Amino acid sequence: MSSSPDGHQRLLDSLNPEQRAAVTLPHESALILAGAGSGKTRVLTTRIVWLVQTGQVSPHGILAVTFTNKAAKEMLTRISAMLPINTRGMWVGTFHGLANRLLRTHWREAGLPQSFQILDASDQLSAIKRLMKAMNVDTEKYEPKKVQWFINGHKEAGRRARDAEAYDEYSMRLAEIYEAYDAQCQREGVADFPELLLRSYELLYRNEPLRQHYQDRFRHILVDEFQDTNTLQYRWLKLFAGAHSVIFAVGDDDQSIYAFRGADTANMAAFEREFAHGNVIKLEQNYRSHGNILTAANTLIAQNAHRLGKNLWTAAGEGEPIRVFEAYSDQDEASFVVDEVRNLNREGIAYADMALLYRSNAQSRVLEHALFSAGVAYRVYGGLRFFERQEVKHALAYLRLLTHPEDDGAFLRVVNFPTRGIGARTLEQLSETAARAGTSLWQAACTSGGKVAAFARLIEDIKRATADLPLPEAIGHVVEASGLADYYRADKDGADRLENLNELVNAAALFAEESAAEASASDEPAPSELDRFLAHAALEAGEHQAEAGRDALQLMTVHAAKGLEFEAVFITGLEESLFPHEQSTLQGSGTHADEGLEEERRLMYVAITRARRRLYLSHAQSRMLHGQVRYGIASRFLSELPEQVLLHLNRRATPAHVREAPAPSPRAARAGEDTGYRVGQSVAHARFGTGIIIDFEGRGPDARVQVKFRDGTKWLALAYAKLSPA
DNA sequence: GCGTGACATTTTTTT
DNA sequence: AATGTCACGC
Repeated sequence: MSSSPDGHQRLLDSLNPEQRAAVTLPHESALILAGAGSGKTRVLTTRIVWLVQTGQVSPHGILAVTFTNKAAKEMLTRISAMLPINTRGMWVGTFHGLANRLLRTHWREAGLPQSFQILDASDQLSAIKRLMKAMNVDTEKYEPKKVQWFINGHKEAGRRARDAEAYDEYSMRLAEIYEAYDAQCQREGVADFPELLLRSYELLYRNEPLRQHYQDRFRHILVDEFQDTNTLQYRWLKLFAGAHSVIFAVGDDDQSIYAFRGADTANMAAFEREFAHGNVIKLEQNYRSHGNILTAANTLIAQNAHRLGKNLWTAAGEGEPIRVFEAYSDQDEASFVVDEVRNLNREGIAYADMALLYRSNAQSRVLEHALFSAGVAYRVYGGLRFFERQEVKHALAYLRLLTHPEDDGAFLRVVNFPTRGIGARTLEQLSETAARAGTSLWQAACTSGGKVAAFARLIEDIKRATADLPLPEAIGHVVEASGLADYYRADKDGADRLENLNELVNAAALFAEESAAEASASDEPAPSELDRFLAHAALEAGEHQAEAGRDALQLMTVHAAKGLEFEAVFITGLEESLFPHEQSTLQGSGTHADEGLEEERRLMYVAITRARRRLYLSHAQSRMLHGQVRYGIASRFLSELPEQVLLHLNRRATPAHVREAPAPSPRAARAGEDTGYRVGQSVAHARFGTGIIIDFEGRGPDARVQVKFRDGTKWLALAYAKLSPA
């Protein structure tokens, strides 16, 4: 029915003219500049459905790329809701997921073992540390993190070690490490994240028949969040497109918040030049937020100098003003949020439709504490992901060893966990043996004796025992036989970890269920279920779906909030050096001085545009940071918002004399409210007599005032000194 | 070889 | 504050 002309019409009916133009674009590449809340995903998915329904392309010829698994899933769900045919032939996924798919299919041509393993960021870091140790590199001079940054930066720019620019001794050494690192990965049959992309890029680049095949196949390539592509990803897309395919790129330069990891908005300009040829459609009507919120967002982002230019508008009314709250402390801020959140809930807004946003993960702690004490259900996104937990990584390392014994990283992770009396000395010797023979640690272990041999036998036993088991049972067996379960059972704090290991078995069961249909229907040679599960674990970090049904307040970083929307949004911690983050304003690595700050401003723009109806902005005068109290001043972003859309909330009524004072500094104004004292006030002290307050600092129990007495000035802690108004 | 505790270090965002 | 690293003693 939906393939009838009526179906097409209905498909397009609810779109505005710009959206419809984008969806029904002829066979040409185009850049869709889609502002926040302008129906970006809708346009993308409808475009795919329209292309298929009008018979311009079969599902087989579609390649749709996103950045997050969530976005990919969302896209598939929407497509299958509109298209009552199977979407299996389509390639829809993240860059990394699709790269992985390609490499699994053509592992031989790509020069990888069939069971190659994927290193996540922390696996990669430990591999680098291990390598540097073996190379005798001074880790003081070359920090492993910096090395990782160096390697990934080059890979994401499409450069191998030999292409890395190295002028001085330092960077030449880095390039050497890079080269040795790649060699180590190759030897061990593992690939880090950027390697997936680079390797698949090189595969197509060098293998003409294969390139031809995929270029012929994917006539329509659609890219979501195009502003987030890095150099390599853009080249990857170009390679897939070849000379005849059409790229439909949707993006918003104002929402580019991943430049810090290589994303380059210059790709948008390049794409317009190389593919779209001026074929640009702007989606500027926002269907999400009320007017005041958009006004704030527009005004803020207008202060960025480097933009393609775009202004959102809405047909909805102005709506409510944006509420700004200045708290005394982070705890005060948290309790304000708790109060407001409960009020909103009483007014009928579900907790799940409210978001609590912050710049960095560490800030969630205080908020969580307050919410917990108040009994408000909440859910924290991000932070430690399921597949990144140590017990889970241990279990996965055992599994990796079963399918791919050359994986030295996995070997070292579990060879002595739980402890088996195999210490540093033994491993050193084993490493030497392996290096001399040019083999993996595993192979060396198989030919040695003692405890190491016992470990090798254990792995072999497990391998035999699990060979014919379905994946979930196999994992259950590994957890028991490896001794992990016993270890955590004996640990008094191990209950949670045990539970997570159980959860891992469940995750495997779920995975097996979901992927069974896909795999059997696929035309490609399928890797083993275990290999696919391990890749899944590495690529998908594990958004725990649990508790999805519960109505819970949503806590997340601003980065994590991109693409989401909520009825009410709280943006907390709006203080200088926190948001904008000081690191971002310092780094001048880019092409212009304000690059870091502009990215922070885009981040703020993203945060603001998450809100549909209500937006709260809060900052605190003092905050616990790195174990000590820090005093912060309000974020510059607050003063970049138009005053007329703001409503300043205060806990207590501001005393008249303070309110009327000509441009009182925030500090002075606050002193009056907080303590009952203010600068200029006369006070009496039991010992020093009467005096006048001339300055103050600190907050709450830390507050001190400087008082000018007859015999000199004194700093007095309000909590201790017995002062009274005079 | 292993566990403990002192000490230092580190604090952005993440596919 | 929290985590990792290191040195020490068993």
